[in-house]
Amino acid sequence: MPEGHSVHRIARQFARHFVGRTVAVSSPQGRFADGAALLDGRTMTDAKAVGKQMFLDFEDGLWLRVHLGIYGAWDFAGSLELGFDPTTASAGGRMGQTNQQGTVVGAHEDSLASIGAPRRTRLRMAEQEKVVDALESWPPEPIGQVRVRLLTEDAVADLRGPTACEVLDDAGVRAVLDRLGPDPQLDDGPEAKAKFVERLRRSGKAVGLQLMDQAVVAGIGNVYRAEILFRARMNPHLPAKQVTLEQARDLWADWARLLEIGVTTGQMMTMDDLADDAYRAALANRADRHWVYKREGLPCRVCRTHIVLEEMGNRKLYWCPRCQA
DNA sequence: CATCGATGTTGAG
DNA sequence: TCAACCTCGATGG
Repeated sequence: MPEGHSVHRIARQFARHFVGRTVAVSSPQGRFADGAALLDGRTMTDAKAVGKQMFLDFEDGLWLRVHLGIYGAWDFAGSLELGFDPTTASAGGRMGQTNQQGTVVGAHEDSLASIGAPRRTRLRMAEQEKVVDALESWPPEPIGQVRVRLLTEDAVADLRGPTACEVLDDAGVRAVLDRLGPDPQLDDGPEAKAKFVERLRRSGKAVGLQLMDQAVVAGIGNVYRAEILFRARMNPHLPAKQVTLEQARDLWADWARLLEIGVTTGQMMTMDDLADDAYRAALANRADRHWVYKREGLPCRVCRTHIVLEEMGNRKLYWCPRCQA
């Protein structure tokens, strides 16, 4: 499932292709029929992400709140000429290559670029983004269990499998936001940093649990947790109140950096400090993208000690018992 | 083809 | 604390 970076990228797609437009809202699956009727025919006025939550603002103070949970996803389809292209903004000049269909794909398996591609395209935005169909009728038939379809004249977004999908008023949105910690994509200034540092360190719980608590910091998930802790050479079991001020500030800065890379590239690249050729190889090969995540039993990339897998907070935790002693 | 597991949260007990 | 949610790629037979 997407961590914070994916949700920001999805919100960006809505901002680009839906905000300012009248939207036909439906629930092909039927489970969101009432909510769809409330929103149908209104203009979308804003789209924003906070951590893993997304909020789409419609006329008259109505919001659609979506959380993808563990297997939710948005499928976008529309005209490529409108710029459905999550990789054009990617950094480092890592351009795409043309595949056998003439569709342009990125330097890795799950991205899309727009050069010379067919007129219509579709892409999935969850943990992966990729071409599903090159050409099809318009609008396309919903595939599978589509909870919500948002349709404009030239773009469509289908939502399936979300944990949360509901219509809220301003107060409802505020109530959700009040439960969330800071998100460095929204504010990476001193105030947000101080809030993170204070909330992280006020608990005696393990720092590995605190980083996953969305009230401490919004947007970190299981991959980024493991990687951030390794990058800090910090033991996941360290009680959060024993994390020094400087360490806590560094954790925040590193998360802000990794999140920015994720939002820009669409990749959970957590080994950004590699040389350029090694970086390219890491991007190309999913298994080589992380320091510890999903590397249990494999030698640590730094000290060759076997990476450990254990449960923490009902999730798999990966770490190096030597580097993170 | 069947089964498993996942980048997550909620709410029952 | 743990099952439910309800999707789909990866894995195994």
